[in-house]
Amino acid sequence: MTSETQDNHAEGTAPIGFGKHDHAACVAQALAAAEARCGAEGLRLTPVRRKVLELLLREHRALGAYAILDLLREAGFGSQPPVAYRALDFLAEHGFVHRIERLNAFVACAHPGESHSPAFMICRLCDGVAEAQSRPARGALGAAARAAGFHIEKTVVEAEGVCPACAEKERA
Amino acid sequence: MTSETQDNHAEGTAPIGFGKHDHAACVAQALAAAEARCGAEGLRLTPVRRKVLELLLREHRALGAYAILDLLREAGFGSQPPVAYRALDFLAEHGFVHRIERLNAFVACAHPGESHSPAFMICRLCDGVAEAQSRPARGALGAAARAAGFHIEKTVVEAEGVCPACAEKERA
DNA sequence: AACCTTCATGTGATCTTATAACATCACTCA
DNA sequence: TGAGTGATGTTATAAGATCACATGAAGGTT
Repeated sequence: MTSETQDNHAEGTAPIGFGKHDHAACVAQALAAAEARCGAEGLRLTPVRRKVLELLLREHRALGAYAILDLLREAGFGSQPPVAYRALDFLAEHGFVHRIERLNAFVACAHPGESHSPAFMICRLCDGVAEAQSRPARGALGAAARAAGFHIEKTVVEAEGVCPACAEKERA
Repeated sequence: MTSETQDNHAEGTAPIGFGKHDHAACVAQALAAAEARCGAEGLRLTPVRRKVLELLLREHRALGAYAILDLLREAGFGSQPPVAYRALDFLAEHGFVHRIERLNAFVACAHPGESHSPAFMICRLCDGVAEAQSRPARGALGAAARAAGFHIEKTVVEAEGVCPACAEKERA
């Protein structure tokens, strides 16, 4: 995998969260918030970790570990898989990024700070990812778990479909 | 990956759906039902496909593609990855098996016939998998999707936790 | 029967994703 | 100064998935 990977199927730049926003500010703010929280909680936001978070915030879409690794290499960091995976493990463990199982990829958390069990909407045309909230344990799943005596610790909720931008292009 | 793979972390044989049942009958019945439906719909339940379904029904837990491939080899079928993946693609496409994203593995469908968007409970201790129903598009996720203009085509819902049997062992 | 088409299977090669194992380095604190 | 701890770098390899191409079986024409 080279830095070409995780390309959108479509041409242009990155898909969105879905919807426009002031991206530079959003990145800077999220990084500052992460630093603040790490300071407060005694977590070590080391250079690699910070860089990975920054890359994911900048791209604003899901990136595979190897795509991240390519970007790390370009930035002068170690270039072997564990470098990326370790940083991602740290960031995911503390909620700064989320793993998208469906894509074997990672996105920066869109609602940092707030405790949440996230749900994702994944566009099958552009691989854009938007984050929403879910409470799956509240509904039918929760009832089934209680009935079965299963103790839920974490849930993965990922919806695949078509984002508004791609739906628009399709019609054209 | 050898046939040792997809081992339970615990010792004994297979974990369950969760809960006991007459397994031989359940396998036979599910196979018969699959054959009937394929006949009715003009689908070709070829030997490999049938074998893969049978293996998954017998094991009654999630198996990785390579574990299935090992079992296929033992049964005298081709032993290259595409053999397993093609059979799994067919079975998944028609709802006879489900892919568990979290485990990169597959389970036989527990509610064949019924149209469903399945949800899974995955025990992190024994890798046992139980299937439940979910209607994620009904709740918070559906609302978020509508608000964002995202069109949901399919959802993945997987809960990780501890099954009753493993919880019992833990306490001991 | 001979032919063609279609779909399924077999096989080799390769690609992508993820982890194991071990050496080194840096910081803290006794 | 010298543990002890946690982070990083690097090699190697495991595990999961797909591509490309050849072969083969089943059904339908002519």
